Amino acid sequence: MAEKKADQFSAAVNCPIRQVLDRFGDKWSILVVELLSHKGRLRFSEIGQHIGDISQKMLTVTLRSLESDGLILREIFPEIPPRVEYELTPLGMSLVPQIESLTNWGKEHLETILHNRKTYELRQKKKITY
Amino acid sequence: MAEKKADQFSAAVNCPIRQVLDRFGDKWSILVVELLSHKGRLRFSEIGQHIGDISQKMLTVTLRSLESDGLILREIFPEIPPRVEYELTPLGMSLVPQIESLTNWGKEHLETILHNRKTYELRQKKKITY
DNA sequence: AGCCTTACTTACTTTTTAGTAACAATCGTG
DNA sequence: CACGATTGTTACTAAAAAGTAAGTAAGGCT
Repeated sequence: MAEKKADQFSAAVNCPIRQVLDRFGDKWSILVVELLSHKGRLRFSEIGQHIGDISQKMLTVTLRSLESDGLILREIFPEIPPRVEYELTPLGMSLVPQIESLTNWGKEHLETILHNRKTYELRQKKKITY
Repeated sequence: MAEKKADQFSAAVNCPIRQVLDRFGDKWSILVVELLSHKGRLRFSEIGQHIGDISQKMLTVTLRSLESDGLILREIFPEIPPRVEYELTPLGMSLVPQIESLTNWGKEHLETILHNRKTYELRQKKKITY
């Protein structure tokens, strides 16, 4: 099935959804954007504390790629101990409404989804045990 | 840094964004929803052909989890060779606008992002080679 | 009898992603 | 002169996601 040529429609191999997902489908990027959109400007350690369970390494990686894409700005203060602050750029801010709209959908429907999953499990068990 | 307690704000450990990402951050789910929203009702092999580079296994896995969540409906026709058709449920359809809005953001800004990445790379090289 | 079709399933391998823990840099402080 | 503070980096490991290829079912066709 692989190797087939995709058509001109949206699921095609190089469509923009896939590029967006490739970039933001990771575990932390969207979370960091969301956080900065609420808090404005934060330093490295503050972001880590707010998220709560991100490792230093992943925080660095995530911030670097967001910076590289131009979604956040990184400002270094030449002090000791070092201080580095991050904030959204206008481009980063332009992503926020989209994230919020996804989040709102989640808030609205996740309960239903969880319920559906349970129902589905039960249906499966019945069929197998039968 | 891990093990910290997250606060009441949006980046907290169990916030809805994370649940949405955990579920739809995979490679194919959103793509299948998008495809079905454009094409209506498709059988297994048609979905595979439209996407172009998904393996049978991943298509099955993706369709199962979408079905389990109640986003798509699966109808089996007891024929030989077998025919199975998939279509969005109302819940699945309710996700479509959110996906489209993300996609549109991508279409609008991906060029800028690609450009930013190149610029960033150059800046890094300069600093290192200097 | 053997091959075709479709929609899977299974076992196994590869690739990607993320986590862990130790170390670096640097200055002020005790 | 070791220690703490902060923002990293690095090497290594673990876990998750995805890919590959073979097999299954069941009846129709030749």
